[in-house]
Amino acid sequence: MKLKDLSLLLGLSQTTVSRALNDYPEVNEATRKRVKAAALAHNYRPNPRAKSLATGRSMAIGHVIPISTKHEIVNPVFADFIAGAGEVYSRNSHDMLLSMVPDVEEELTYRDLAAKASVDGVIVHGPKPNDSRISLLQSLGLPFVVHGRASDGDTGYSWVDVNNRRSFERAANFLMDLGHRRIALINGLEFMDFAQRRKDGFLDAFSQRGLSPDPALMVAGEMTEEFGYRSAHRMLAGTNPPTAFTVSSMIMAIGVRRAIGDAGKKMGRDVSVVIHDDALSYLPNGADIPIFTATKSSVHLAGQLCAQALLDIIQSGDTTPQHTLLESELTVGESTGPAPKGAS
Amino acid sequence: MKLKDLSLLLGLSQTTVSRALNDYPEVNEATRKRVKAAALAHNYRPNPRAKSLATGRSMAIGHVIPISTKHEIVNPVFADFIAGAGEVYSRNSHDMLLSMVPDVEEELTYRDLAAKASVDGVIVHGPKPNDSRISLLQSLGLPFVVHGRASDGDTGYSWVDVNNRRSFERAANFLMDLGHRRIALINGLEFMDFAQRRKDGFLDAFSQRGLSPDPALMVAGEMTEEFGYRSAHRMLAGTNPPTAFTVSSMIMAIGVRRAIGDAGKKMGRDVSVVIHDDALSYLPNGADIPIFTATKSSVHLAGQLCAQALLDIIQSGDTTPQHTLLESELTVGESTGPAPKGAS
DNA sequence: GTTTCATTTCAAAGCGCTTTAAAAAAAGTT
DNA sequence: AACTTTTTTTAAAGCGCTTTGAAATGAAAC
Repeated sequence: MKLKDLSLLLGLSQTTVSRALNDYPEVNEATRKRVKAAALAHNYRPNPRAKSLATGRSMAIGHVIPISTKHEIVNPVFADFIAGAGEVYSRNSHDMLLSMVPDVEEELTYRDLAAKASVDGVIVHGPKPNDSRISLLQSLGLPFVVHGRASDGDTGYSWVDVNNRRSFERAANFLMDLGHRRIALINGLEFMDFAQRRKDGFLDAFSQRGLSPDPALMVAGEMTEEFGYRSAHRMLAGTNPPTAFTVSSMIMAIGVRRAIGDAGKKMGRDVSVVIHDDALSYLPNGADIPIFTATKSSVHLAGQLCAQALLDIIQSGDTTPQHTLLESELTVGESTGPAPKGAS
Repeated sequence: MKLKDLSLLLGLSQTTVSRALNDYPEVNEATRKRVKAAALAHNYRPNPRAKSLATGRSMAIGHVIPISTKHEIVNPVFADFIAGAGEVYSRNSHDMLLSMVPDVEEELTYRDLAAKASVDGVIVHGPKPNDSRISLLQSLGLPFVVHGRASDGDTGYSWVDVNNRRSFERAANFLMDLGHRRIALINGLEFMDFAQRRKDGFLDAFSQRGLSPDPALMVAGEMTEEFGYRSAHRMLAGTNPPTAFTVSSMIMAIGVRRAIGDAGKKMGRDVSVVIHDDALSYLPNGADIPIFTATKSSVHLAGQLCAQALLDIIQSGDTTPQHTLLESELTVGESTGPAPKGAS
């Protein structure tokens, strides 16, 4: 059933039928009713590609995920983010086009998407300081929203981000209020913008008290359980082990917890841990009482917000940048307690 | 730069240019060279939607992910699978269309995809016994490959699956060989096909020795850390606790490990654990020596295989079902050891 | 030097929709 | 009743590509 068939069937022109279905004002209300009823009855669905060709709009949003030619891991946060964004697209009858491309081809992919208008906009994932994608997309004129920010500037484009700096400042301060001073930071790779900001926040907390952290207790690496374990294991085995950890993700924290256990210590009593919790659906932070004390911010929600912001921009054509800074919620769980007596 | 421009530029007809670029035989080799060089020089990229409208093929593959109207979690396996599939699409210049739809609209989504040929084929995720999507897709004539199988029949369609039954049979047998008899099964929800098969394999191992497992030690639930923890915690606190666990995922096993620690026991010495490891990139099973003894099968690879199988089917037009049964690899880690003396 | 046949090129139609510009119908004015 | 204005409908062009059927070209055959 195509438009032509439907119009023949109704004894109307394609023009009128098309307009009736797309809610153009210049069509008689009675006619519109009739057309819509017929469309429904005959289960008519416009061909999106024909529509797209005619309008120049694709009704699709692109997500370009670079596949590192190196070993880099698939971002575990990805699934929940995408799910959030996808819900919004779905509700607004947009498609989501996912491109997994080798990182060297990333720029080319964006150029193609823009040149052929395969998508009406894109979401930029995992921004790095001075991210070249941002200027590229600006020059291409392709609407986009960044999940996160690029440290060098956050005014010229739209983004949705968590206040990572403040989160880690609060985390560190919370531990200091409990008497901890030897606090470790187990962070994600610091060429990622969010990791950089978390480190800054961590440092802020120290400098606010005229202190400075032990550089030996600050590490950054891939956000795996394994890295969390190794880092914590090494630190705990040192001569002057930390009494507390701030950890950049639940998954790394699981490794930290394992290391604490292996060291014969008890989390929350001997060693405190504060994590940043992305509220991943498959890694709930305990059911009733939180396992970890955490600064929590749902990445699923971030996905929804990014998607909605992008659709708004596309719809309105308004290019003034929109910024959404989410504040994380500090929830106290069982993983923190006062610093053990006698610890430096 | 569109086809018309290019043809004008070359002093050729659109027909010839189009044919030259698409490697039709009826074009002079010299002309083809000239055309291709010009296309490259002017960075010509055919508009996919126009192409698609003309050919009827979309060069896109659909993945329909139902969003449960209930609380169901986002599948953590999803990201790695998608990444694997995406790589293959990308290499074959196909797009991936991801639809997150409320589960009640799932069928409608498939109908739409088929009716409008928005995609050339789809991957079916998470099949359930008697999965209605399979017959629906068959009747729609939309090519598809299932990741997993539907228990009621696995001959009439193409699938890529892990030998789940055999994996859990081996896991249980491995534990029995170590002297364990009170072995628990912590499984995913058993309306999922894979979970059903794992249970079957688990039972097989027992019946092979004329034994049967304690039903109290067999649970199924959402595959979260939390569920693993609770289940193990409860069992270990019982009067006749298990000496070993078989666990359906790394994430649940992390919960099991926590419960073992909380119970003051040591994994690998007091309590053994065998898991199924999907080889998720962000949850490596240890670096040098595996933490968990595991039946391992990469879901990333499964994604690649599904994608490739589907592209092959689409390309060849051959509808005879293809089956790929992956055998998992049993790797012995530190989480297993002989059954403690005196345990029943 | 025609005729035949294979090779190469082209004009035009078509994919299914939107949209411009114009026509037809209905409603208001004098 | 004749004219103007507004409302409603339509024919046709266009989006950028492929493909059909026909035409031009060149080589081979007579």
